[in-house]
Amino acid sequence: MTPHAPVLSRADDLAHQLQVEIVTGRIPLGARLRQEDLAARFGVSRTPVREALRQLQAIGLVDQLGHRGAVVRQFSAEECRNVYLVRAELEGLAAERSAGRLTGYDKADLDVAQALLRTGYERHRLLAAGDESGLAILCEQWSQANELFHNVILAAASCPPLRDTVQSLQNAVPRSIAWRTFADDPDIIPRSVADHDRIVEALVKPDARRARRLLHAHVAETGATAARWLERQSS
Amino acid sequence: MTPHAPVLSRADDLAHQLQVEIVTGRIPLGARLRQEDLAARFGVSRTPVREALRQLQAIGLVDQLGHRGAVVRQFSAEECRNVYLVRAELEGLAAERSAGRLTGYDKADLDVAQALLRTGYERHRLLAAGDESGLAILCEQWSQANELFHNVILAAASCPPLRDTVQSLQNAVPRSIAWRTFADDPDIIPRSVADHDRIVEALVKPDARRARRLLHAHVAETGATAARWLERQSS
DNA sequence: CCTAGCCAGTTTGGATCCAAACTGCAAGCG
DNA sequence: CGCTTGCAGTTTGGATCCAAACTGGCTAGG
Repeated sequence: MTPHAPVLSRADDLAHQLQVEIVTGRIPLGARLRQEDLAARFGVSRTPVREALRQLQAIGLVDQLGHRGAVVRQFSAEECRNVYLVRAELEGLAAERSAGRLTGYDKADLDVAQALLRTGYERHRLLAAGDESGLAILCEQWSQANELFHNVILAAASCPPLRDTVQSLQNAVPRSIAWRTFADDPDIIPRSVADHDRIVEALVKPDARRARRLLHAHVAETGATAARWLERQSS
Repeated sequence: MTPHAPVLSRADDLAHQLQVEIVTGRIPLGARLRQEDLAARFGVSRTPVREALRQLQAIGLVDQLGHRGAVVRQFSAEECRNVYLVRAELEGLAAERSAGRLTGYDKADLDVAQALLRTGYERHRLLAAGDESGLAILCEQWSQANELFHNVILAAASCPPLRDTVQSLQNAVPRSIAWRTFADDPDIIPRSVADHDRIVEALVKPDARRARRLLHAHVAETGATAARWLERQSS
């Protein structure tokens, strides 16, 4: 028997599902979340919905406007830049710590992520022009593969607060934004893959300083691209 | 009229009050939080209490054990070390960014913090041996002054996610732990003040690289001290 | 003597109910 | 003609209610 099993309640479940939907863009930024609707959709009463919304509020994903409901937080280009600034710093630290510490299993995961990114890019060439849904699927796969790559390094750093902090920052900028930048300029992918290759090289050598510098630059560049995309959108 | 005022509800209020009490140690680590008790204490029903607990759960301050209530999270020396590792990195970044950017107002705040730390240390010498309550008050003042110093630099970095992230990390390790280390070895204070002096010097010069290095080292050292204290406690 | 199972008491999780606050619109007033 | 004010409808915030799950102690059986 597990003595301290942190049983997850319906509220936790709802919070997680909503978080996924928001972060993946299925619930768009700025959308209003009505308690009654959510309760009906998930087949529960408003009580667990409210608790779930409180959790999302606490991690900054939604704003609760008193008596006016909750809305999904919007993100400006400026905020995006700032979030990636912090991420770059922390992922750089993670790279430095995980350099030379990757197990064979970790290394295999990195290779899988790279392979997924590469084959996804190849398949992109075969995509019919204007195939929006196909492109969307590819972008989702890219996003996941990319996330896998970054998370393996984070995990290898063996520092839970570091991993948790970066993940909460990842959630702060909905992945839907990353997708859009992919869809907007798919040539980001091969550049990203090349960056990753260099990072892996530094990680296994190991050259901790170089790994840090490279991952820092890579994340910073990703953030700058996303911010530029957001700026073009708003204009 | 403010069109989008994020009205704060009773749940927000409760969450904040509980957070303060936990972080300051008035509610000890590992304490069990019963909804009914909290409701009675704050004169509300259990509903807002539950929502507040959900928020604290989301930011990692408490664990909700299904049907068994919520308990204040415990922290090991290892976790403490890891949290300070991340803080050191981020505060170093904040120092680098805020170097040369301090307004006269910011600088004055830093001076106030330093003066508070210094006079508090002087008063410590006049303290009767065994005056536990007097020492506790001093430690609280030190803790606040120290926090002020660090927060001014964070604010001057003009990067909300950076500030928010560090603050959530500050909350991850209850200040009560920092107090205890102060109480345990008050000579930490003059060393800390000396560190601060050098940091301020680098900030106003400005020498961004040096400011980063110094603040990073300062936070890391603080964390190491806290972790050592925790280890002694557990043994 | 130790373990399994049962029962009462307690505490939480979720549903429902009611009052208060916000929204939008329309009518009244300057 | 524009601005304020009042009113109906909607939605949330908080309280209360009930069922389900956990805790601890006690008893019966091996």
